[in-house]
Amino acid sequence: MADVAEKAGVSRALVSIIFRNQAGASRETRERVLRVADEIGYRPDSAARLLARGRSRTLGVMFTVQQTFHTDLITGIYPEAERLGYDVLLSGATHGRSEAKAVEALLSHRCEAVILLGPDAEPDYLAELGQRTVAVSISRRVPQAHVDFVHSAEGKGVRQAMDHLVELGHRRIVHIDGGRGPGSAERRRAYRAAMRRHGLQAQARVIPGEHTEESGVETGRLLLAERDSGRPLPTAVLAGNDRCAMGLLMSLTRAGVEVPRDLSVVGYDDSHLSHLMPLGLTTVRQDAFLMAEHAVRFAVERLENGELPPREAVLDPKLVVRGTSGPVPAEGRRVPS
Amino acid sequence: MADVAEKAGVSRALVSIIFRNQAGASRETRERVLRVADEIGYRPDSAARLLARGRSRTLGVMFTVQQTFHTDLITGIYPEAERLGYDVLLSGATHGRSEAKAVEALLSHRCEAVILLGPDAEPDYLAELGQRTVAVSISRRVPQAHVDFVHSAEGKGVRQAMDHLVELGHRRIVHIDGGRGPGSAERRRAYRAAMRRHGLQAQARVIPGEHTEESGVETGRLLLAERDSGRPLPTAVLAGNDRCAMGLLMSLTRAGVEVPRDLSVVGYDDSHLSHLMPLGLTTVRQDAFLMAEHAVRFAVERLENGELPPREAVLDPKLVVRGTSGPVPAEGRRVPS
DNA sequence: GCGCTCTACTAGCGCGCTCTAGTTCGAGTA
DNA sequence: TACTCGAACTAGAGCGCGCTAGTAGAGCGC
Repeated sequence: MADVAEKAGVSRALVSIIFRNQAGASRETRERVLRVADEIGYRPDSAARLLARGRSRTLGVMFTVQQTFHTDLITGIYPEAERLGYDVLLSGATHGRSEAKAVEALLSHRCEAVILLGPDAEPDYLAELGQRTVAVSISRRVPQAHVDFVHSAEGKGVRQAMDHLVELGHRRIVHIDGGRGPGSAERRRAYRAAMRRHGLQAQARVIPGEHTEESGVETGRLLLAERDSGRPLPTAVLAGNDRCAMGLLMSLTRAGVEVPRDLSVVGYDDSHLSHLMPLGLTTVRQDAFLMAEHAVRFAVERLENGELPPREAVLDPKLVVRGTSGPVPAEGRRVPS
Repeated sequence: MADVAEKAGVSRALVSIIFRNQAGASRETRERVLRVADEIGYRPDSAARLLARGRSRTLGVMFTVQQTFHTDLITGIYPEAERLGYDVLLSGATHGRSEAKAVEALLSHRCEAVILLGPDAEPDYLAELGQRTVAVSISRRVPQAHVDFVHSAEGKGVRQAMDHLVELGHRRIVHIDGGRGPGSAERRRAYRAAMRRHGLQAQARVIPGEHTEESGVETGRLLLAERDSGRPLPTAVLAGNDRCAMGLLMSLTRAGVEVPRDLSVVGYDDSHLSHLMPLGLTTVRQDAFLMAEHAVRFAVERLENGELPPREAVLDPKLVVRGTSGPVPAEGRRVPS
């Protein structure tokens, strides 16, 4: 910076002004300084900048490396953050790297706020985090804590999916849940409520699962094994999320079950996987882009407005009917083995 | 820091020593200072630390948000970097965010080196990047540039896959390539060479594709359409990568083509998707963990040893035979429509 | 008693920037 | 002419650390 200033014949302060795009420099000087900087290859050092101005204008994002829905969210976070003048740093949780570790990395890099994508850490830890810094959680509520919360109205989404299936004539509708996954509890509850509302409580069945393809594959195996020992397949499955639905589809299709002729499958998320199948996956769309926007805005507003009470954004999900859901199979129709 | 020093009755320098885990403080003082720091909630500010010591000990990783293989690589980068005492910052390229932008973000956050996962940017840009900083590229060679390179021996992998298929009796083996994707050119070349070596050059066919599920789905559609107009299906397909193989499988399976009875499919990468299918995807394993380790080591060695010539690590891929490859269908067998 | 070494600690500069409180200068105003 | 004012620019403190060069004091041998 000093070099640039000297070579351009101005003070360091002016160089600083120019690089911060602030008023107070004439057009010619501005151009000259920028040209010199370019020649020298000078780029402002963000560490020093950050130290000097006391603010980093950086948002940290903690995500789980393999979750496709998270990558959809990230895609939405970048542009909104940029629009508001913030940088984004990513830190991934993996098998060997806990969420807490990922978050600490963000904080020690001076992120002013952290956005947690479907966090799975201890509520106590999250609550403490909310005290320590500005935190926004997507998909998982952190009760009683100073953490903003963005999610979609799981209940509404599930209800739409269930109404759709029932309308198609389905009665034996099974739900694979998402275990401790974000949103799972609400989805499970909404599934049960929907079955009750349609007078199907006797047939309600929740199969424990996870938000992974593996879980879908396993459930497929389970259902097939049950069929082979006499218990009929359900006619429709509401999966915990798209990944689970995909696993299930792979597993059933391979075994000769035709979707949606023999069985309907509905996912959740509308992650980019959903478009994949030739028929497309019927799924409940969570608008990742919109959720990302809200999360970024919550973080920034809290940073810039100081004390605000914890807030919550609830987005309406929307059923997207594609090819994996269809009318219930005719009674007594033989399912190919 | 000053607060901690005062409250513990020592100098700031000593607090610094203690937090850097350096020798030169007595056990009691150390404990007292740490206790005080904990009470106050002091954590060293990495911006200032970084500014003061001139080194950030941080590696930047540029990746493409939706690439599953990249997430496998990231999973391997974290532990190795930690082992060597480096922090890791992630920056994703998305549709709206170019690789260059992602890299700039890393550099302005003072990453000392960047690891590029399958970069797709202009060679000129990458070469310039190699001049400007320490850069390691995984999967894509940057010719003539000061960029280290980690990849697997694509040729060997493809050869193993082809030998496997030929041994199973396959002759009509088609390759879906990966377009400009990393490694694609080598794989394409190796496919052609293998066909030639087995005397099958007349039957060689490369279908242009990409490293995405969509591309696999599309190719499936293409092959089915061809079949319907009289051209027989190939008996085996070597896909550009696992994602492409998955798309292909979805598309074909849905149309009643049974894998591997009617058609064998081999992927490339052995990304975590490969285990998904009930039968498992036969694929060429690129050891993501090992590749990640090498990349991190390259970066760190270059940082700590100063001038080194550009280096290259070639890892041996390994064919993993799972369920999607099998003997060639009996001649004249009717493929179910 | 002296010098020596070793451990435990400290003073204070400098990292590269931002920001406040200026200064300078030319044009406009009474 | 004397002034005000705004645009263009500058000096220099300070952000929170790390690090070098140093000091104080205890222990030791002679």
